Amino acid sequence: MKILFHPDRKDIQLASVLYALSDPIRLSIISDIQHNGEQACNGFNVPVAKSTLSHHARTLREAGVIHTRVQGTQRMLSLRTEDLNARFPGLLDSVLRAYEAAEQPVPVMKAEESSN
Amino acid sequence: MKILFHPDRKDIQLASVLYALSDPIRLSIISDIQHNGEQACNGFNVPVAKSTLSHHARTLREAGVIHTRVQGTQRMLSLRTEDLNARFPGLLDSVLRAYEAAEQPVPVMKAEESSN
DNA sequence: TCAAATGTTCGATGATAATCGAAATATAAA
DNA sequence: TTTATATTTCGATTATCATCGAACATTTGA
Repeated sequence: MKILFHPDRKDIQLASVLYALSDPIRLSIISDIQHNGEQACNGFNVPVAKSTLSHHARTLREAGVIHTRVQGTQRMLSLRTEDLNARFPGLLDSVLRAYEAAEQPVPVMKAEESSN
Repeated sequence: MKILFHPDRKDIQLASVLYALSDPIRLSIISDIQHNGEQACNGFNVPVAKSTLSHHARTLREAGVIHTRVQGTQRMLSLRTEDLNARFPGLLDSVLRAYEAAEQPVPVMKAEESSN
């Protein structure tokens, strides 16, 4: 089983985190995790192919925004809240709050359209 | 004289702002402005060609992060602090603080190397 | 052992971005 | 009016990214 790379707290880079958070799909993923706790990939309601979702999850993980835990066939994603707060105080909160406050919080998708 | 596009406060998008801030050069620009106030482009000590700096300034302006005021042959850049605070409370501060706290605040460049 | 469920990796594609130097533009200054 | 200053635009190059479907891998469950 592959070992998943997660940067150490001290190696988390501001620019990389901001980049990881600069995509609407990825913002919706972290917002979902914050609201509903640790989530498997198949729990996210995002309008992209699963390979694309996998790519976004990797981007967030390698930037240090999320942690991925393997559980059976699933990958459980959680926010690295403590690490991010320690490294960049207030950043994650302000981003999540800004995202919630925005007009269209989640890239919505009708259930019927969802097919992967 | 060209009119420079600046998005209205309400049209400033979170993802676009995060993207604009996800580049080390652009981070150093906004940090410089915060410390030293309104700056002309030629005041920034960044290791890129002037055409590239112009590109970064445009990216920041079009995302709504900075305001560009024409003064003679210069473009005076300032932070849209009020607009950003109103729209995304705490975001700009946390980013600037995180940038200051980071090990290598500014993409440094010895004076002798600077040549455009 | 076989099949289903869940993700990842691969290869391709189209889009966007960072970068440069050269040329163009606009203003100020001589 | 000519020249210098400050910056933008242009065209080209190279790199990265978001996306997809297909193939692959891993683990669980029948």
